[in-house]
Amino acid sequence: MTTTTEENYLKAIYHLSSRHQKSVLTSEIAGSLSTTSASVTDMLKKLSDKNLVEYERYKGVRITRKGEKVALSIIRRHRLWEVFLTDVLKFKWDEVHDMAEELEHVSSDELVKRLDSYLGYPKFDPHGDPIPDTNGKVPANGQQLLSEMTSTGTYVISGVNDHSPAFLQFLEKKGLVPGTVFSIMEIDGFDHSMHIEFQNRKSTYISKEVSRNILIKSHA
Amino acid sequence: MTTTTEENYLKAIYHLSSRHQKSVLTSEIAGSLSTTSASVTDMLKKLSDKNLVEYERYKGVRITRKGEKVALSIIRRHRLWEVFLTDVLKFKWDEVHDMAEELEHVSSDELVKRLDSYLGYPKFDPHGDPIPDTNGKVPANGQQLLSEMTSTGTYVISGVNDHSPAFLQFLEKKGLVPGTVFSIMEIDGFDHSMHIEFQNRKSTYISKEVSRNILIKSHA
DNA sequence: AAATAAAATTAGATTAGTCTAAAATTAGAA
DNA sequence: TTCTAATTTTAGACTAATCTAATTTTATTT
Ligand SMILES: [Mn+2]
Ligand SMILES: [Mn+2]
Ligand SMILES: [Mn+2]
Ligand SMILES: [Mn+2]
Repeated sequence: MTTTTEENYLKAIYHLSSRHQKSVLTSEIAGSLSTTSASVTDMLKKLSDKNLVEYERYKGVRITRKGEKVALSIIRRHRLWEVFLTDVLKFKWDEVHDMAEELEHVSSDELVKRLDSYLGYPKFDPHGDPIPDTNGKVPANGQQLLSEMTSTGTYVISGVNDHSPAFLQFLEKKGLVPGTVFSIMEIDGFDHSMHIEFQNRKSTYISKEVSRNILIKSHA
Repeated sequence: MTTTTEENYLKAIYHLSSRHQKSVLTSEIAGSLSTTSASVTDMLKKLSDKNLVEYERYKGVRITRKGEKVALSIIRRHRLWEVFLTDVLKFKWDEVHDMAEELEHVSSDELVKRLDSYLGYPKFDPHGDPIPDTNGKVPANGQQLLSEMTSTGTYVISGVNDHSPAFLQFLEKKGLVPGTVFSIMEIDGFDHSMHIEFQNRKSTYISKEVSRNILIKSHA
């Protein structure tokens, strides 16, 4: 029905859509998939013919309900496989993304269903991203960006926005993995760097570059 | 390095090679992959350029040691995934082949290694086929074709040669699954049909069509 | 040893996905 | 509002994999 390439385009368009309300631009997609605008234009026509996106020449593209359903099903598979790789095969959270990029295209619905059941119906993947259910509903997670916090308070790390191994390994080294509880002690007025303290009283500094890629929830 | 298509050709050539000593013919490969001889000829040139097969125009093809290593690594992945699907996700043995056909092309070696370890280093897949090790060594299994038996005796079913769901479901219905112990009571001289008896004294008849697709070992 | 049949290869197209370079359109600055 | 710059689309080409139809080679009969 949809090829691996089409699926990757839909996933990219879906993710880019969730970053703003406007139509997704050709160049955004090209950047996100490391391809050329010319290739993207070709594919947008193809996806439009299949009613997976609404495309208007020079105006960018919006994903349709039908396209969104496909994207969410691929994202569901991706995140379930990531849970499998970390929880069952004991991979580290910075090692699983590329394998999941391949596994997400394995097409059997029954396989995904059984995998979900075997994993105990997880709601979030190892990076704190929510796993859409079979109907494409994404569990609400009350996550906020650490960089958006303006006052002191105690929080728990729930996920990340940058999934690159380099960033994940950096967080690991700093002790900033999902589940970690910490308090914001001070936010610098000039560069928005944060002074945070862990429960064991140790503390560290975080640049805005880092805080804008960390997702948090307030700590009970 | 190798595309999914190239991997499927190598697997087919490897399997066909093991059926006879001679070179594998273009038409055999075309038949096995449900494609045309013209397409096969094109691919044989490509595989030959990569030193994965030795190809001589009009003379058929032999797989090289290098090509065999690739084929065995794909077969290893296929069979390990089949074990995962039956043992872990509880699929039936007639349901797993098509999923394994997709999963076998997921490229991470580390994934296969961890899967193998998680499954407890199985030596055979759910259909009784041996799982090659990392070095491409195939465990000897002392299997024989049921149709080759010429005298009475007691045996245990260890595998099958026909992996189609239809055949596997037929075997299931007849109670002829791997592990089943039975005795050959009589072999008909005319059509080679066999009268066999199970350990519980129940008995049934098996046509040559069926017995030539059942693998057995002698029972201790 | 021809003639014929079977098998394999080549020739020429097609589709999916990609690219570079040129042309068209839109948006921003003067 | 007109000019310029950035973005986007088209045009044309390429690779991988496939097909049909025509040609060539090999094998089998007469
Ligand atoms: Mn991922
Ligand atoms: Mn993830
Ligand atoms: Mn199989
Ligand atoms: Mn098998």
